[in-house]
Amino acid sequence: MEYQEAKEKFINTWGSLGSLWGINKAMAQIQALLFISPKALSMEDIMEELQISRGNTSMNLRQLMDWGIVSKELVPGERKEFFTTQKDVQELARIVAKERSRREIQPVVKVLQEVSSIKDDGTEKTKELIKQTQALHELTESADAMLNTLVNQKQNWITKSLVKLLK
Amino acid sequence: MEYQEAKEKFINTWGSLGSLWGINKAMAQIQALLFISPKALSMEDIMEELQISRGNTSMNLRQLMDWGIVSKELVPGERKEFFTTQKDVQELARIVAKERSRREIQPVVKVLQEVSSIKDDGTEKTKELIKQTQALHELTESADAMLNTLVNQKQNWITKSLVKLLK
DNA sequence: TTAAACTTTCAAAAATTATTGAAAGTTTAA
DNA sequence: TTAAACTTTCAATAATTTTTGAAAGTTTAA
Repeated sequence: MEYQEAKEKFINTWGSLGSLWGINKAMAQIQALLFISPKALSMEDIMEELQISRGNTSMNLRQLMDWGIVSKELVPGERKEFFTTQKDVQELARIVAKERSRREIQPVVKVLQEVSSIKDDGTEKTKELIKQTQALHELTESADAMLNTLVNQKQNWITKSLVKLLK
Repeated sequence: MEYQEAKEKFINTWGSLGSLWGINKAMAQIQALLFISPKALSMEDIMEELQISRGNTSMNLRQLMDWGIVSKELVPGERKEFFTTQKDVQELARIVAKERSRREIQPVVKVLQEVSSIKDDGTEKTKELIKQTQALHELTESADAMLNTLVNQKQNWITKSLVKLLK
């Protein structure tokens, strides 16, 4: 497999993975492109490479910046803006995990908390609702806490233990 | 908040969470409904409760069965089929994690493996592609292995330690 | 200033994905 | 058998999401 083919394969796979996870294709592809590019790219570069429109590029770059995984870079002597993505995969994982927790997990935890706190009127269906949402609430909270713990420190003892275990 | 409101809130939240994660709304809602229902429900029950068509219900129930989180239940004396979902949240998490790993993570790992193995032609861009996809490959594999480890045994020492740590 | 270089916005169009409902298929009781 | 009870399939339609492209907005060099 040659460079060009490998590059396209990576960008496409990353793109469809993105859409599977609720991130749109263009956004995931832009990030993938920047991720393997040795130097910062301009909007023109990205449009050309991925064959997408200016508007699309602009909007998705903005979203990537909102997520905190892409940033603008000033190139001396150049008028236009250049973009780079976070290149360290660990740091990238940390940011993505944190953002997903904030955007997606937290609101659900809140609803589960509310729903599982309704007053027990003694009926079987109410009992079941409370029991099941409570269990889900506990699970979601532990999973989220676990994610944050694993993700918030570079090399804590848990990670070390896990890494050892997995060898 | 009364039972009916809590129920609707839970089903809706679960439904939109689903679509955010690449699972369609009806599928997530059906699972949510079964999850808080004290007894198995028929297709009629589900259609009525969620206000969706017969075809939609049938197709999504099938998908949930493919995932292994919903099963048919035979009710003596009844002609139609009844459905239940896995009620144990731990077991549910285990199944979902396993399926997502199989369906989504594995194929990506394979592509990363292939792409990061192209021959190094000495150019900067090829070096960057190899380096970055290799790093991503390693990260993805450890994350997947970690997920499987955490999920495949009910109460191993890691889980115990984590639970202790999070208290 | 001004005008060229560049970016953002957003309504319309295109693409994708989900849903419907009725016909076809299957199972079971009699 | 057969016909009623039930489920599945799938082409058509609806809903949602993404993308486009041109106009409006912004920045900077001169």
